[in-house]
Amino acid sequence: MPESRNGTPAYQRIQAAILKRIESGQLRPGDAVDSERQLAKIHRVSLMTARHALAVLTRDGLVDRRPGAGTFVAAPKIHFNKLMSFSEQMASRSLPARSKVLSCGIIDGEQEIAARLALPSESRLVKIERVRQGANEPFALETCYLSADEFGDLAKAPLERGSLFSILERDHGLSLAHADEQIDATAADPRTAGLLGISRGQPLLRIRQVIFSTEGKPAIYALGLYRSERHTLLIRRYR
Amino acid sequence: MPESRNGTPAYQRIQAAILKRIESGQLRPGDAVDSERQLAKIHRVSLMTARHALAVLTRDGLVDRRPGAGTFVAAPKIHFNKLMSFSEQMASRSLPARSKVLSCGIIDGEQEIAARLALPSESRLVKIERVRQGANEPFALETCYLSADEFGDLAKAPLERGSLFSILERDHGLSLAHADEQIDATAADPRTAGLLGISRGQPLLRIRQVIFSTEGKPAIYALGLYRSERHTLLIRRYR
DNA sequence: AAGTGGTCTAGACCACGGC
DNA sequence: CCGTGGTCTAGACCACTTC
Repeated sequence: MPESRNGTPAYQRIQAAILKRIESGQLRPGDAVDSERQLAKIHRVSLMTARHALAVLTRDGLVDRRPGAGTFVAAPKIHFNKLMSFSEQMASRSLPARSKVLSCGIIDGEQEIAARLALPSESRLVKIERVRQGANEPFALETCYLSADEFGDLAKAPLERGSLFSILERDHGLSLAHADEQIDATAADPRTAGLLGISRGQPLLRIRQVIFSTEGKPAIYALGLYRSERHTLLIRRYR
Repeated sequence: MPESRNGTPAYQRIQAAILKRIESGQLRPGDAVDSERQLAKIHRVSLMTARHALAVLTRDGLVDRRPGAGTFVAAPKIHFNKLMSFSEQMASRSLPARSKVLSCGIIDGEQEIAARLALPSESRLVKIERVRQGANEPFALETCYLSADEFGDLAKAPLERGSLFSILERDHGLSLAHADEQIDATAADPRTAGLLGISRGQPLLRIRQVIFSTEGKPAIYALGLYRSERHTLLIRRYR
C-alpha cells in the first residue's frame, strides 16, 4: 500500500520528519540521525524506502553518512549554489537588509529581455529597479523584469518590505526551481556609481540571471551589479 | 551475490554501459534509453538496481525521465557547475587552448595559502603561474598552489602540454571531487594588465578556488584573473 | 559482537503516456 | 491496451566502525 495515509510518498514523509527535528534544533550538527533500520521500524516501512529518504537528504548535504558508523546531521551548512532572494541571503548571514525602489512600472520594446523570458518580442514587461542595502551602505543595483501579462499587478505591490520572491510564491502561486546565471565583471558607469556611492570605473560584479519556475518556464530576468569589495559570490562545482 | 564479477557495483556498470553508448554517439539526444525493465533483463539485475543506475544519471542531467513514456538522452548538455580544467572548458566549446608557463617552482612562507590547503603554515608549496590563451589572445592569468611534499615533482612536469588535472589524475592517482569558489571583481594591476594585454584598471573577474579530492582533502588552491570581455561564468543555482 | 551503511533480489501496485 | 516510470516490500549478504 504505497503512499498510505495522504498522497505523500512515504520517503518524503520520513524526510520531512527528520528535517523538522533538525530545524527545530532538536537534532544538532554532528548528532546521529535514526539509522535506516530504526527509521524503517518507526515509520513501518521497508529498508529500501528508509534508505531512499536518507539518500535525498545526503544529496542535499543536510546529512552525512559514514559506512559502518551511522548517519549524522551535517555541519552548519554553507548554502552553495542555492537560489536565494536578497532578503534570504542577508538573513542567512543575520544582517539587516533594506531596499530602495528606484522605479517600478510597465515598459515595452525590450526585445532582448523578452527573448530571455521566452516571450514574444513586443511583450509588455514589469520592470523593477532597486538599490540593495546592507548595514546602511548601498551595495547592489538590481533590475528585475517579469511578464506584465502574468505579473502586472506587481507594479502596485508593496515592494518596500517583503521580498519579491515571497510575493510571487505566496500571491501568484509561483514556485521557483532554479536560475541560470551569467557572471562577469564590468566597470561602473556614472549613474550606477552615483547610486552605489563609488567612483566611476570601479569594478563591479555583474550577474544576469534567468529564474525558472518548476514548470520549466522562465519567470524572471534579473540584472544585478554588485560592489565587489562588499560582495563575493560563493559557488561549488562538481567533477 | 552483489558486485558479481569484478569489484564494481552493478549499478555503476550499468551506468558505464549507458554512458559509453551516449559518448560514442550510438545514442543521440532525444533517443530512448533502455527502460528499467529492459536494463534489468539485459544486465540480469533486479528492477531496483536498474532503477538506481538511472537515478544517478538523471541527477547528473545526462538523461531525462518521463513517467509513462520512458527515459531519454538529455539535450546537448550545458555543463553547469561542472569542475573542469581550462583545457576541458575550451575543448567543450571546441576552441583551441594554449598556455604559457610564466613560472613553476617551489616556494614557502605563504601562510595564508597553506592555510587554505589545510597545511601547516610553514609548508613548502609548488607554485605554477600560467597565462591562458584562447584564439591566440591571452585571456586569463592563473596561479595554482599545491603541497610540495605531495606534488613536488610537478615542478619538472611537462606542463606546456597536457593539463594539470590530467597529470594529477593520471600520475598521482588523485581523484578530484569538487571545488569551492569565491568570485568577485577587481581592477587589473599594472603587471596583470601587461600580461593580459589590457590597460590597467580594467575590470577583471577574480576566481579563487579550493579544489578538494574525493577523500575530502584540499588539494589545489587556484587564483584566476579573467578578462571580463572574453569570459563569462555560467552557473546554475537551485531553490 | 553488534550495529551501520552499501548493495541487491524478486517480486508488487499505481498513475500515466502513447497507440 | 501495454509499457513506462514512481513507489514500495521483506527479506539478504558484505565490509566496515564502534565498543
